[in-house]
Amino acid sequence: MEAPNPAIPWDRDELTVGDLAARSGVAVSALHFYERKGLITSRRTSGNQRRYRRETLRRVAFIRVSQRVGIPLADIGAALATLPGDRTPTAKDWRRISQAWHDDLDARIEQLSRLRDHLTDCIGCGCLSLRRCTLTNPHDELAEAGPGPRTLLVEGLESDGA
Amino acid sequence: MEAPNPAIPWDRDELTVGDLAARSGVAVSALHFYERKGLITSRRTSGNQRRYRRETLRRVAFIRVSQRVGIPLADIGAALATLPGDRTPTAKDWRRISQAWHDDLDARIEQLSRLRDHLTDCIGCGCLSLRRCTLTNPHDELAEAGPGPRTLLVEGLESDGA
DNA sequence: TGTTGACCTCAACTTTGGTTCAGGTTAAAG
DNA sequence: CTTTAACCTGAACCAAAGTTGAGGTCAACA
Repeated sequence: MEAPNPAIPWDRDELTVGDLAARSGVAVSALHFYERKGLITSRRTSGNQRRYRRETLRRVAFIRVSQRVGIPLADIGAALATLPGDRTPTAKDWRRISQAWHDDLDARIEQLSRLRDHLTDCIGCGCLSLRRCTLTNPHDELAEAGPGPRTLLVEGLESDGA
Repeated sequence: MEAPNPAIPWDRDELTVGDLAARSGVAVSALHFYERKGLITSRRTSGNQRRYRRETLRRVAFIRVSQRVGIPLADIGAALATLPGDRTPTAKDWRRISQAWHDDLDARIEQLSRLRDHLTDCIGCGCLSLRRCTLTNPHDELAEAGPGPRTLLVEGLESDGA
């Protein structure tokens, strides 16, 4: 299919799992794991050894970056699954799937900032300001102030020692 | 020791595990777990049931807040261990140990922001800009460019398809 | 041709933060 | 006094993201 010419060295465009590990900085066991999870694929040699396309290096890079961003492997896998299977992904493809992470990062930075600001308030008041601040109240669950003892941490906290 | 006067209702200043669960919004099983890990403590009744001091409510609140901030339980436990054992923690005590989380949050927000900006660059260039950006290079490990094949993801990535 | 070093699979183990279950005890209300 | 809800312990289980080890094969160098 791809006219492998043994005379041309850069024709060796397949990577062993060890090559991939060395160049990606990811352990062989992790690469096996990614493959079991379907995040990367390989063909097998006659001796049942894995051979990866060079493109896989980029996939692994994407996986690593995504993990740094804090995305779980399952989500990364879902994103990778939207890449075309019939051709090598283009810059546009990578741009598209990276965009989702960017939005996600924005949201998480925003959330952490809010958390920090609340924490500042709480530190400022010196008592974690449990009745007044939403810190102890993860998703504004007090708003749904429904049945049972859903007052969470609020009651009794302002009144104890400290 | 504490002259319990059965005539005064708010003398009931101990909480059962169920009370604590209801007021903190944390499952009984999680409270048991925290106790096994040493994050909270209880005395036992003659019938071997746990009784928590009201102060424990604040500890649990602190644990929950800290977890939202993304601190692992072990670190939370270490922080709680610095609280005085001989007296009820003061506002100042809580302020001190909360401050560490604030600094941690600052650092993590900063890191995520940098990550996001790099990601923007990479999306901008359309190819994850693997040679030029530090995204794939977690802790600037290239700087320590020592032995072996520590070039991580860099080589060969710019040259493959996509 | 022989012997390393790299590769293979499968299963078990790790850590974190818990939940669920089984089997048994306590406490409080009727 | 009985019954029921809440409590107790210990063990097993869950997910995520792998690592480690055992036992066996493959390939490349001398």
